[in-house]
Amino acid sequence: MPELPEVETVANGVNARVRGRRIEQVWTSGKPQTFKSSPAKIAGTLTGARIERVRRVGKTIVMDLRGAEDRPAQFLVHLGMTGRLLVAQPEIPWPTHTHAVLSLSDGREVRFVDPRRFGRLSVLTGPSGYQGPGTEPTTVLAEEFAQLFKGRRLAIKAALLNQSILHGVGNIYADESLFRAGIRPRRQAGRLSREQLARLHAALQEVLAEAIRLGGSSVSDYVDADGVRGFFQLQHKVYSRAGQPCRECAAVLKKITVGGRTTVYCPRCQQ
DNA sequence: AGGTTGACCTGGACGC
DNA sequence: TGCGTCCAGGTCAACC
Repeated sequence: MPELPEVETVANGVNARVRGRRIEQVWTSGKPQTFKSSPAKIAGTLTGARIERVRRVGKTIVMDLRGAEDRPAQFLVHLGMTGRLLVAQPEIPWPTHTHAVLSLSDGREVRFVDPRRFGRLSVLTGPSGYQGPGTEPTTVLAEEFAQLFKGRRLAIKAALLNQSILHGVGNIYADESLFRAGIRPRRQAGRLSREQLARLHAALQEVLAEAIRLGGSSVSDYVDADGVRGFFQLQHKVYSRAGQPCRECAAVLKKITVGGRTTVYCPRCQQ
């Protein structure tokens, strides 16, 4: 479900609602795969801690915590494909596939819900905070962006999806930014011209900024911290539009597989 | 080492 | 209505 704009929307929403609260109680389900750190360690680290801030790093939601004796810690939430992080009043029943619930000092609950269980929860203790695996796409400068792909033989679409190169971009925004930049998804990353890389850099940052502004893309079940859907899906030019006419040139959009992922592009606009 | 593929899950959409 | 098949926003381990 969630790529950078969706994760950012959720993180900002949760931040506005829980910042400064204390976590009084932690409940975890018995689904081991959801927990990258043991449920006991997560509960131990979170219980009694104060939430300083909630933010996004790559596709991960980072909850900065202050524990006993002012010890810093972080709660990391990766939503996977279908994860949701919701803030709700305790009297509202837990949705099915609820895997963790943090009860806060103001009575509300932070709930992690994830039907498909590709999401992951973990905690980080100690001085070094979570940095993420790759470069942040919303702020990277054009020059450094171009450097990231130098000598790479993989397809540019696959490179955009590789989180250790750039973190935060997923299938929707990879296809949408390649369309806006007029680049074929299978082009080798290391063989793009300076000009193409400059266009891709600009296109990616535009697409991400616009999507964040519209609260992300709700393709099936994505919702923000209040359960509200985003609107960027209405702006999609190619994603999920295979066989339909290009909105710019009316050519029929093509569907291929790149890097194991369904990819849609315009054979006329993307040369 | 870099690049590719399949496995991990559930549920919704679609065809018969 | 019901059953089977296919597909999905993401990673990661195992392979070449």
